[in-house]
Amino acid sequence: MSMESQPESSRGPRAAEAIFQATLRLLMERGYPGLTIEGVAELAGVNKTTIYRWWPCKAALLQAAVLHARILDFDIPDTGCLREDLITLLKTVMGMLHGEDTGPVVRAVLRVAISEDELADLSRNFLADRLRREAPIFTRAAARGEMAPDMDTTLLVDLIGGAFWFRALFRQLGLEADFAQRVVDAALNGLGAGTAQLIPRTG
Amino acid sequence: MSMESQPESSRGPRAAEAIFQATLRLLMERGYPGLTIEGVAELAGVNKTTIYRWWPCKAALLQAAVLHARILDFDIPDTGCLREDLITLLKTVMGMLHGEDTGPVVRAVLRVAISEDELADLSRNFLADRLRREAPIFTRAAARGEMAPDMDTTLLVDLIGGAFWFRALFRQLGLEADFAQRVVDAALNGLGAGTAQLIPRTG
DNA sequence: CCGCAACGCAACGGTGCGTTGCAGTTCGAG
DNA sequence: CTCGAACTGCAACGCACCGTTGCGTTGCGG
Repeated sequence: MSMESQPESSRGPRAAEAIFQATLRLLMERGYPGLTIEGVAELAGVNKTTIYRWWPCKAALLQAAVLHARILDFDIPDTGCLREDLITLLKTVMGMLHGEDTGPVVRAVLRVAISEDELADLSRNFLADRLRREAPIFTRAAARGEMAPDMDTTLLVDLIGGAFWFRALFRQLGLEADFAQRVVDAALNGLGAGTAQLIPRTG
Repeated sequence: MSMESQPESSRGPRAAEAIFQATLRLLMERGYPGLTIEGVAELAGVNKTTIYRWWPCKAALLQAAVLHARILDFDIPDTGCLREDLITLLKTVMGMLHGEDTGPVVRAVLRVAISEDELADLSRNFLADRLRREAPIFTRAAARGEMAPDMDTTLLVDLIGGAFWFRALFRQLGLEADFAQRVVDAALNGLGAGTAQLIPRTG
């Protein structure tokens, strides 16, 4: 550990910053189909040959730009209540999708993620890392006795996150203001539970 | 209403069948990026001009092919039990994603659906229609007293379907054999409910 | 026989891809 | 300062596909 002060300085073109910036900007302004290597090169003031020397294809460039910009980072809430933590977390992600800057990036990344090839790894690793970072929420909740220690937290996250993404991306419904709390309550308490108490047994 | 016996005969090219078949086949074999108008034309034994005369772009052609082939149709289960109906329904959709023929089609359609433009309508309308067709499941369940008549069935479907699609497409995890029943149980009963009964109040 | 609708054909300009060869520049080590 | 390696710019190429155009052909019904 003597001359490793800048491990990233020799990894990438000199104008990497400008290239990443141009990539995300083009993605936000023109969408994924409008994101072209030649467009990025022109916007970054760089010859397209330079880009091709460092990234093999459009998807790889986008992946590098997204990871570098850390545009999809977020904080893990700690409100002292599992339900509040989950609602806050979901609202953060919702804001990410609807943000003027982050929205198009999120959509583009997820779209490429669906195609089996290309950025499948990015999506999988990204979500696995997120799940790892969300773990403290459940550790704390279990310590507070709010949930069983053996609860399937992955399934809980998939229920909440899945409902949100499904509705926002595929069904394309407007999300009401109380959507986050309704989803979290449904995932925690179930949609049929309240009814079972109202109508215990009819037969 | 005198000579309307074949309302579809004048809507589309003569070789529509071959074109649709070629479209889906190319989509399955080469994926969405490999699905080109010229490729479809060659495979269908048709000049590409013909295709452009009837469909403005690749997305429209894909939409027509998918709707025509009815490859994504499915039956609505009626087992006499809400839980079983939902599990059966989810398993049907799961089989659709993993089917050799239907899988690539589903992925392609959903991928295009994420992009705000293009096939956004297809996705929205398709899912809305599915939700409409799934309504009898809940009507019957409510009649049997299995659920409250005012339950948010859309949210229930989004929870179940969302968790599945999220895990299959984005997280790309293998789905265990009991996944369907675990998701349905979680959506109906909640993941925290069982715990709340075990640990009612600690403070 | 006529007219219409659909089709085939050939070619066009355009865009973006990904590559190549060569020459110029930057930068750090010695 | 010098030198070499790494990096870059530049110009051009072939390729695939896009979306369009004009014109001639086919086939069928009235």
